[in-house]
Amino acid sequence: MAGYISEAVIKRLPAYYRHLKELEAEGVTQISSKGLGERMDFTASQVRQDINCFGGFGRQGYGYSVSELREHIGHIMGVDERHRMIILGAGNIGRAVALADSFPQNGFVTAAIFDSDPHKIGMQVDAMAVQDIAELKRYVEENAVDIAVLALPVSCAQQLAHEVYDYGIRGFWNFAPLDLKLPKDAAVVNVHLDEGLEVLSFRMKHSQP
Amino acid sequence: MAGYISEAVIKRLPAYYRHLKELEAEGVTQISSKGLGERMDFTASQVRQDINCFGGFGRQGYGYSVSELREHIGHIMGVDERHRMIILGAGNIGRAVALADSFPQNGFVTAAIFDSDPHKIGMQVDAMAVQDIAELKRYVEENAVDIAVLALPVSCAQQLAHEVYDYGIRGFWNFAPLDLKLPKDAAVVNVHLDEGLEVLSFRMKHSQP
DNA sequence: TAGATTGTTAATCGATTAACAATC
DNA sequence: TAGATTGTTAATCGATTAACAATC
Repeated sequence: MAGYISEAVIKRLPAYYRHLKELEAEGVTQISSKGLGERMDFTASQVRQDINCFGGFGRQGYGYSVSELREHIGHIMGVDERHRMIILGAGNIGRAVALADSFPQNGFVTAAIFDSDPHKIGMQVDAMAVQDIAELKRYVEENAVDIAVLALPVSCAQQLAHEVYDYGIRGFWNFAPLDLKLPKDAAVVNVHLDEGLEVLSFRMKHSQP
Repeated sequence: MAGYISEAVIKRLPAYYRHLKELEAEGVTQISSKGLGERMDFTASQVRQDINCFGGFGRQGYGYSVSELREHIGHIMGVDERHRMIILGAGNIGRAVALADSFPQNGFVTAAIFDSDPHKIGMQVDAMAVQDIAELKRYVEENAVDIAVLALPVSCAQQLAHEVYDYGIRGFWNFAPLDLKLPKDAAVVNVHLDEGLEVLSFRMKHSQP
């Protein structure tokens, strides 16, 4: 049993969570580090090390309870709590995030969507109307918001991120192709879709046929 | 000068490429490992090690030519070539990818979009009409396609990926929440958006204010 | 009990950082 | 030339894997 969870482990937690959910759905109630490792392409040793970062509750000779482990990891990640998001930018990506079912299914609910383009303001996206970004400050002050989704051009993403940081938001899911610079009590996840394609291109070019 | 490029370096290449493009746009023609490192939050030592994986062409006492380095990294990643993509699934994500400007700007062009839902077939997305997935085989045989973008439900992503693999496609950009299993000459990049949100949730929960 | 499997410590492997001679 | 900065080797750090006593 240990305290510190390394960045490498943090990035694996969602995969554990996903596989454990799948196992639950398949009716599997118990699994060993060996079994889970085979399923996830990890060594049994790594599975045990990872799980022991946040408390040992396997049983020797038996393994782990699937539901117990799933619940525990979900709790560590905070996905047992509800998160409220606002989307900044009603372009293709902003709208796709607003319309996706999977995020609210996992507790990440879109509360509002904003844009500065007069052509987009008032547009209906799901059950929401796109609001004028000028209303942003008022909205955040009047409503509980956890996460800002930045679906904006590079040119304004950094500035707007700082603005909503000043309004008190501390979670940032950034789709603009830059690395946000924010005070260190802000949590940021950058999603660089373009970079993923570039990595794919590299792998295609360098894979031996 | 060395041959092998580790996974860790590969994942950093797009960031180098992005920063070098920015520097070029700013009119900077020369930069040292120290300067580039500061800009990217890397140590100068790491920058030099990374760049030396694929051939040393800095100059002592001077640094690196921004445009030469950018071009070279672009070539290594293969983004100086054009890629043709087909999108499988015309839901929110599939359409957002089809409509985005940034991918074609980087040489990744969407050639066609497919779905099996009769309500979606024929629908106009950008300049393309959504085609019946039954036409997929014929289409791939008649057109040069590099990359399949999987914007499908989990339930059919794996099966369809294998199908297009059999048609000869070797690049897969997967948005479905599963890890594709394909023969090892296939190049796969998984984009697990849900997992990014879960990591964000973790960081928000565990950041010290 | 015997077999299975954990939690944990030790060994290995790989990636990052530091150091410095070579040289522009 | 003197100063700056590379390419590269060596040192450090962290993450993964192996091993095994404890125990269900």
